[in-house]
Amino acid sequence: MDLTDLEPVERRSTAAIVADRIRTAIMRGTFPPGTQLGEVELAARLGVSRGPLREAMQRLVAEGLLRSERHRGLFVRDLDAADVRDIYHARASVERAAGLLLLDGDREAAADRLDAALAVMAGAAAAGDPAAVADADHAFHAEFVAASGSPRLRRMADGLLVETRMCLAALQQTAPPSAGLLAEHRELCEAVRAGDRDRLTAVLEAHMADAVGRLLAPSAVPGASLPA
Amino acid sequence: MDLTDLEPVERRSTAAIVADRIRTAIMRGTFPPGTQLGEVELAARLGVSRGPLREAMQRLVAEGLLRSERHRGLFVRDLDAADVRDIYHARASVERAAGLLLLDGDREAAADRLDAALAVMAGAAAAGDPAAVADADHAFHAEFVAASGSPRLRRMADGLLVETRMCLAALQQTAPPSAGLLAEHRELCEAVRAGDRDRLTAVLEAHMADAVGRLLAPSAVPGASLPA
DNA sequence: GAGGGGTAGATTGTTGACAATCATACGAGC
DNA sequence: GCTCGTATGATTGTCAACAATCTACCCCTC
Repeated sequence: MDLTDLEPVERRSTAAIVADRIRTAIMRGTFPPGTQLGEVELAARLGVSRGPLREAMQRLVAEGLLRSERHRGLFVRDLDAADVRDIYHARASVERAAGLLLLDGDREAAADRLDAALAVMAGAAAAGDPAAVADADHAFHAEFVAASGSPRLRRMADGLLVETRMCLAALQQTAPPSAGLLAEHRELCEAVRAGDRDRLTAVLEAHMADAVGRLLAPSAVPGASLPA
Repeated sequence: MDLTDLEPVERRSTAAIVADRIRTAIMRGTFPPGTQLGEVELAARLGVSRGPLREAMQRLVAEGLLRSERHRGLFVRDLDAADVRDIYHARASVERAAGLLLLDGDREAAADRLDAALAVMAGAAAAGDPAAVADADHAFHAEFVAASGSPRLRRMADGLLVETRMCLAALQQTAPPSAGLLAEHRELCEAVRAGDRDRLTAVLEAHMADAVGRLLAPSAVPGASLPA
């Protein structure tokens, strides 16, 4: 009997579960930026009392997803153009660090993991499912940083990826054109496998800059805009 | 009348205030890693009910300072040698990104702000106050990242700095030898003023590597050690 | 008609009590 | 003597009620 497979039973707190639900909803654009989250209604909808719900909210406040105004309520943090730039810049820094760590570790294993994520993305793109492509994009970058083995880089990246999804949702751009996107990710993967440091950082930087450009360019989607 | 000086009144939530208090206590080593934080006692000591206290705890859990075990309690997260390396590596990445941003901005203004922090550190070193030196060190790096103008880098750096203090407290090394420390910070400041990119990143990297080496070297302080 | 003051409704903040779960100590059985 | 089962005390998880505050509306005054 292999004891290494025996993971401790998952006993997460109710607050953690509730936080996950709300985080996902914010990410998917169910609660657009600026929305006030009423406690009683949310608690009723989630089937919990206001106590655990408030605990979950505090978690999301700490993550920077919610903004708390005393005696007034909790609001989904609104993002402007400067935030979009800041998010992608921070992501570039974190993923660069993770990428360099990747090069020092087991490159082949990491590249294989990334290939798997890439396959999912390719499948979603082929199926023409924009939401699935966005999910795969998210998963790829999460995997990229996770493979570095740094818990803190992972934590920071996860937070930034959630904010990224918020931006996409706010702009109704669930997925950028998947043709170039797929190629950029594939290149990232190849750079890891090849152990090419300069290429990796360059591609990463370009990937982020491209994304910012796409998001901040005057969108053709009506009603999809960011303040200032 | 200058309206720019009129900041909105500070009306932070009770949970935020409580979280600050506990965070500081953890940082200072009042609650060593592994300590269980009983809710009733803490609430009584802080003069609040268990509700707001639990909200504050969730915040600290989200920040990664506390570890929550369902129906068992909240514990101060314990750090091992791998964590120390991870913390400083993540700090190096974040501060590098902030530093590069600094070079593109108003270098002179940033250098002036850093000089002020440096002066405080020099004063503390001259007074032979190890705790004050540690505070000044913390403040310098916080200022360094804050001056970059990136809210997300700032948030991440603040979290990492708190963890840094946890390490120092756990090792009873409130302050490393202040002679070399002061010089390293001064060099960082000068690199910013000069706009020397390569020097800045090199010094930063060395500064972090030095710190890890100091912390993980077999300490002469009895009873001050980290697991595995 | 514009501005100030007051009131009513709704929402958040806080509290104390109750239920569920866990850790420890004790005793029975093998 | 060791192990298993049980009871007890303490701690956490959850809830519903109360208090404080804010927003919006109406009315009065100038």
